[in-house]
Amino acid sequence: MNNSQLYKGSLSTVLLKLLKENGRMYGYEMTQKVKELTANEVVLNEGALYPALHKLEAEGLLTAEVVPVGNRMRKYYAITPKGQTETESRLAELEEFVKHMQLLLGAKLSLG
Amino acid sequence: MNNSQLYKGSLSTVLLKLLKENGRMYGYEMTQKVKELTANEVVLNEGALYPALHKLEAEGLLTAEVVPVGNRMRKYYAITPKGQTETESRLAELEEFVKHMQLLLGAKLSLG
DNA sequence: AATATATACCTAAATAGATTATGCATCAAT
DNA sequence: ATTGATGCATAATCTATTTAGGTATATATT
Repeated sequence: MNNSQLYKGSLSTVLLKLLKENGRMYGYEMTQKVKELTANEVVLNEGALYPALHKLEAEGLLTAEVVPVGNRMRKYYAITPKGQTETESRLAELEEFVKHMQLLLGAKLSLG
Repeated sequence: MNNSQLYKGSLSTVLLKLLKENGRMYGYEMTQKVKELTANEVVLNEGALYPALHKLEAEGLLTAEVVPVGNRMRKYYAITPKGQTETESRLAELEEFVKHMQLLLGAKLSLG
């Protein structure tokens, strides 16, 4: 993500949520989806994206499947059962973060 | 902050906001205030706090004044005019973050 | 008297999560 | 032929934080 648009630590939660919603996606597709959803305001940085995906895979939260499309390779990611649990957990953590911010910054932010 | 309770990058915004609300505070006081506001859920880590305060001072956003209280020293911090502008800017940035999260995670989070 | 807890500041080393800058390769369009 | 989009990746650097320590005074407990 560029320019501190998203706070550090939120990337993996975003990726898990994207995969939860879309079933299976490849990296480049995620960058486009994020752009689309945020009206080009958030740009997923590849140097952050790919290491993050690899880490989630290493943690057993995602599986990867390389699929040839034409002469190109796409690496599709999908959430594992363990990943599903973790997705809920990280989303809850993010809600906690917003709750804490609300408390610290004075009711300016709230859960919807 | 311990245990990823707050996302990285939010600390300085929290400190600026605390000082904005309270006029002038010293480091230890901030740790207690954060605990108090969050019902002991967020603990300000001193190893993060003091370097963050020093950085804000170096950036010209805070001034520091050492005051003896009994035999102890307290270092009171206050926001500079430049710091006031920056506080508003960082609070706005945090709102942007929440807005982006709302877009990416699906209307679960919202501005209040 | 000794010990623990609270107050009050600090820094150094390691870790983690990003950014920046590359590299490689295919494909479509000018 | 060269640019821009697609698609993956890593290495170097940056920066904020965590972890783990250090120093010292004050108060409460054993």
